[in-house]
Amino acid sequence: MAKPLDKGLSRRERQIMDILYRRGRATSSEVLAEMPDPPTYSAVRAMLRLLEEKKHVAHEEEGLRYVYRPTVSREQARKSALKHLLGTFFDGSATQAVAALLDLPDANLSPRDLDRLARLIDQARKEGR
Amino acid sequence: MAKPLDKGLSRRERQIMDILYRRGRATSSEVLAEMPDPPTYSAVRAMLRLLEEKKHVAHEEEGLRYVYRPTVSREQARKSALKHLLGTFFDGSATQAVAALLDLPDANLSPRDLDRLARLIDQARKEGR
DNA sequence: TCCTTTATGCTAAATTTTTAACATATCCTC
DNA sequence: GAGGATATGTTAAAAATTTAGCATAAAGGA
Repeated sequence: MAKPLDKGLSRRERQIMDILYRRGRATSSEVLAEMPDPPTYSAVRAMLRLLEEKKHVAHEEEGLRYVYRPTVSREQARKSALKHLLGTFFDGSATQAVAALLDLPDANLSPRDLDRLARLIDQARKEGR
Repeated sequence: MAKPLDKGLSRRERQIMDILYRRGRATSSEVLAEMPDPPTYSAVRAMLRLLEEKKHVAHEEEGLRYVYRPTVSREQARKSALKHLLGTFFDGSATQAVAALLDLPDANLSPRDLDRLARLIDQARKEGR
């Protein structure tokens, strides 16, 4: 029913997928430009082809070059990632996760953001009644 | 200054680290028991030894067997994971991430949880004034 | 005590991942 | 229309990961 494809990606493959999710879509050179420990251009292309074979990405031709994007929507991937994160680091507790987000220095929450969050929670309270 | 060790873990290594973070500590057999696509016991032990060599885990002898745990604290690992998640899937926006958590079905937020979150946000507002 | 069970240590092999290198096609500019 | 820049296709080799298998030690029960 689900995808028995998902045996897990290799280190490089995951790096590439992360870049694609961050940017939405990208050419081989763009991916290369953002890789840590950048490998060769050739290596990146080869891996993109592999990822395509495994159905993790798809490409469109745009003029001469290929533009790749993940096949699974960002939203769906987000959900999986969140679930996994909750399970691994927060005992499955979304509350704990939100708490951690609130004092993550890099979160950089402005007063306006906090207002918005407060509203979101109010809304959830009403809906979840 | 930081750790130049972190070139990234392989697929299996990451699976193992995830399990260790989920459980806090575990023996080889316990790790094995939770592995997807379970490899052999021998393979798990070998990888734990590798991870130890790379300083990602440490072990204590407990009677006859070794109990492994991550060397980086769960809290610190959490933060890295959150940062990475924000960057990859939420354009760096903690607000977006919280919003996603709020309507994640698996989050299972009770009214009490929501109250608690509302309080956390109030608090953040005061502090961040 | 002896045997079974449950551990770890270690090494070499199998497999997968990652890379390099060469071949070919298109576009653009002079 | 020739040359250069920028693409992709493909294959085989190199490197890294993952695995199996054998050797050994400690603990516990018959």
